[in-house]
Amino acid sequence: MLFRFLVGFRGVVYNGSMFYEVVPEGKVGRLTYSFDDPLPNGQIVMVPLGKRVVPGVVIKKVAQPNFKTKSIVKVLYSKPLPKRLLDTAEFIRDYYLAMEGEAINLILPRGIEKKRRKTERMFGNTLSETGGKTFPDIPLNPHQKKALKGLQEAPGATKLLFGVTGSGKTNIYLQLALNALKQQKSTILLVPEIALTGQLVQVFAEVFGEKVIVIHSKQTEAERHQIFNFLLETTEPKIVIGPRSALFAPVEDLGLIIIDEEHEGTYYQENAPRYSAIRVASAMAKLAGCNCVLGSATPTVADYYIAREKGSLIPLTKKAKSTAIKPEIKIIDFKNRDAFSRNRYFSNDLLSAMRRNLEQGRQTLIFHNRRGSSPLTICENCGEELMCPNCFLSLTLHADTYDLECHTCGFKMAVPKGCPKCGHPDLIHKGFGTKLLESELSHLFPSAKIKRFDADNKKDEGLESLYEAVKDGEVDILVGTQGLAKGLDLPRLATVGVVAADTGLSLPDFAAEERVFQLLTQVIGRVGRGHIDTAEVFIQTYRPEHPVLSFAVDEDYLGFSDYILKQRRKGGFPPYKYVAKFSISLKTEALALKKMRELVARLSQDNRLSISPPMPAFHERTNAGFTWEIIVRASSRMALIKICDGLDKNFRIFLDPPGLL
DNA sequence: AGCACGCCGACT
DNA sequence: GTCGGCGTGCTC
Repeated sequence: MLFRFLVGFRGVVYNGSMFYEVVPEGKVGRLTYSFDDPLPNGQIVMVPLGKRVVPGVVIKKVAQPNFKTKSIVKVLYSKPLPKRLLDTAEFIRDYYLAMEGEAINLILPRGIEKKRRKTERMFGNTLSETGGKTFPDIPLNPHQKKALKGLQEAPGATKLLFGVTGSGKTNIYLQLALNALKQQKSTILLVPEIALTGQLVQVFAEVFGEKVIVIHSKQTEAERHQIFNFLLETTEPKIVIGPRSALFAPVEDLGLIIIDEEHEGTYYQENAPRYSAIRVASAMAKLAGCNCVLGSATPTVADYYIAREKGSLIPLTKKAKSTAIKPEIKIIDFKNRDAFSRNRYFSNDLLSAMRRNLEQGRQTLIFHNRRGSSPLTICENCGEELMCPNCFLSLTLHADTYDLECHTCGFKMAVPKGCPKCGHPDLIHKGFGTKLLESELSHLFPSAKIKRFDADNKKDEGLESLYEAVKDGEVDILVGTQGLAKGLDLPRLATVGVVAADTGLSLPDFAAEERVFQLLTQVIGRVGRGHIDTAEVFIQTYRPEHPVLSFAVDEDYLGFSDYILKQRRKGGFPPYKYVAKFSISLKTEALALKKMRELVARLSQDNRLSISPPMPAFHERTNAGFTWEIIVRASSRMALIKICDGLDKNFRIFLDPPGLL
C-alpha cells in the first residue's frame, strides 16, 4: 500500500524538483526525467523506460515540461562523462542517422549497473595510479622528426601518416603519445585486432609501462566494466590501446588519437549503429581540439585523396634502417600447365624454393584465401549443389573431420552418403582451401613441419602459441589465410607463395581491387625484413596481366592510387561521389522487389541522385528471407541524408560503406 | 526489450 | 460484426 501511495493513481512516479533531458540506452532519443538534486551534463544515471530500468546519460537541465515525467532512479558515478563523448554521440546521430541512444550504447559498457568486486590486476592491465613519472624522448631520424612536426600542427586536424613498412611509424606514435603525456593528456591508439598487433602493444608497454591500458575482445564484461570505471574516475593521463570500440574510452583529457593500419576493414562497424571509426575519430579530434593521426603504408585511396586535397598528407618514405632487402618477386600464370607440371596447386618454381628452404632450414609462407578443404560439393549425377539450409550458400568440405560447414553461419553436417535430391552415391568436391593445401604439402614434403593457421584453429592455438612455435623453429612451412599477412615476423622466412592472387579480383565491388592490392602488399612485406639474405615471393594467378598485380610487385602506391582514382572518377564512386546502400530482407522475393521498386520510384524524384536498379544482394537468401538492394550515389552527402528521412524502418541504410558486399 | 495499438484476414 | 494475428512505433 505504501508503494501505491508513492506511485500515485495514474502510475506517475513521485516527481523531483529539477528536470533533465536524458538519453537512455537503446533505439531512443532524448526523454525528460525529474530529479531532486543538481546533476552535471554527462552524468550517467538509471532511468525507468517502459517497464524496464535502463542506463542513460544526462544531456542537459531543462525547464519543467508540460507532460508527466518519471524520476531518475539512480546516479551511477561521482563524475560525468567527458563532454567530447556527448558531442561525439550527437555527431554519430546526425552523420549516420542513428538514434542517440544507440550512440550512447557504444560508450557505456555492458552491465554498468552491476556491482563489481575490487580487483587490482587483470589481463596485464594494472589498474593503478602511476603518478607523474617522466619518460625519455624517443630517438628519431631527420625524416621522422619532420613527419612528427607535420603531424602536430593544426590542433583538431586529421593527418594521414603515409609510411612504408619499416619507415618507423611506431617510433613516431611513441613520441606523439609521449608529447601528449607531457601535457598531462591521454592518447587513444586504435589497432585493427589486438591479437595481430601484439608487437605494437608490447613496444608501448615497454616504454610507458602502467600508463598503458589495453582493451581487447577476450576481456569479460566485468573486466571491461572495471577498465571503464578506472578510466572515468582517474585524472591521470593514460594510453589506451584497443580495437574500434576503444575510441569511446572515457579518459578525461584527450590529447591524441592514432589509428594504425587505417585501411583495415575492422574500423567500419557493420551493425547498427553503423559507423566508420576513422570518420568518428576525425570528428572527435575536432571536438576535443586534439590531433588525429591515421597511419598506413597502403591507405584507402579515398583517405589518401582527401588528405592530399586538404594538405594533411604526411609522407614518410625513407626506410628507417637499410638492413631490409628488396624481395625478388615472380608472377606465375596459373593457365600455363608447364609451370605446374609437378603439382596442380604449387608451381614448379615454388616447389623448388620450398625444397631448398627445407634443406637450408628456412621457412616458407603459403597464402590462400579459402578455408577448409573444398568450397563446393556437387552431385555427379544430377548436379545438385549442397547448400547451407540457413544461408543458401555452398557448404565447404572439411576433410579432417569429414563434414560440410557453412562459413557464414557456422552450420555443420556430416557428409551425406548420397545426393539429398536424387540419392546418387557419388558426390564430388570442387575447388581447394587451406586444409587441402596443408594435406597436399604433407604428402609432398613428408619430413617437413607444416602448420596451418586460419579461422579453423582452436581457441587455445591462437597467434600467441603460433608465435612461440615459429620462434622455436618448430615450423618449416606455414599455410594460412590473410589473417597471417598482418604483423607476423618470421625470423627464418625466405619465401612467400600466393596460391591464387586473383581470388576476389572480380567481385562486384568498387573496392575489390583495392583489397587485393593491400593484401598483396602486406604479403610481400613479410619477406626481406633483414633476418636472412633470401627474400622471394611467388604470385600464382589466372590473370598475370592485371595492373593491380604489377603495382603491388613494384611497390608503386602512387601508380596504384592514380589507377584506382581514375576508375572511381569514371564510375562515380568515392572519393568523388558519396555512396549509400539500401537493403531490405523480406519473406518473399516478390515482396522485397516490390518494396525496392517503391523506394526507387520515390528517390527518382530527386535528380541529384543516381540510383541503381534493384538487385538481389550478394548473399541473397538468409533465414531473414530474400535480400534486395539498391546503390544510390550523389555529389552531396546532404542529399543522401535527406532521402533517409521518414523511410520505411525495414530498410537497412549503409552510409559511406567501405565496399558493396 | 516489452508492450499497446491498429490494420487485415478468418470465422461465427 | 468480432476475434486475433503480427507488424509498427513508443517508451519522458
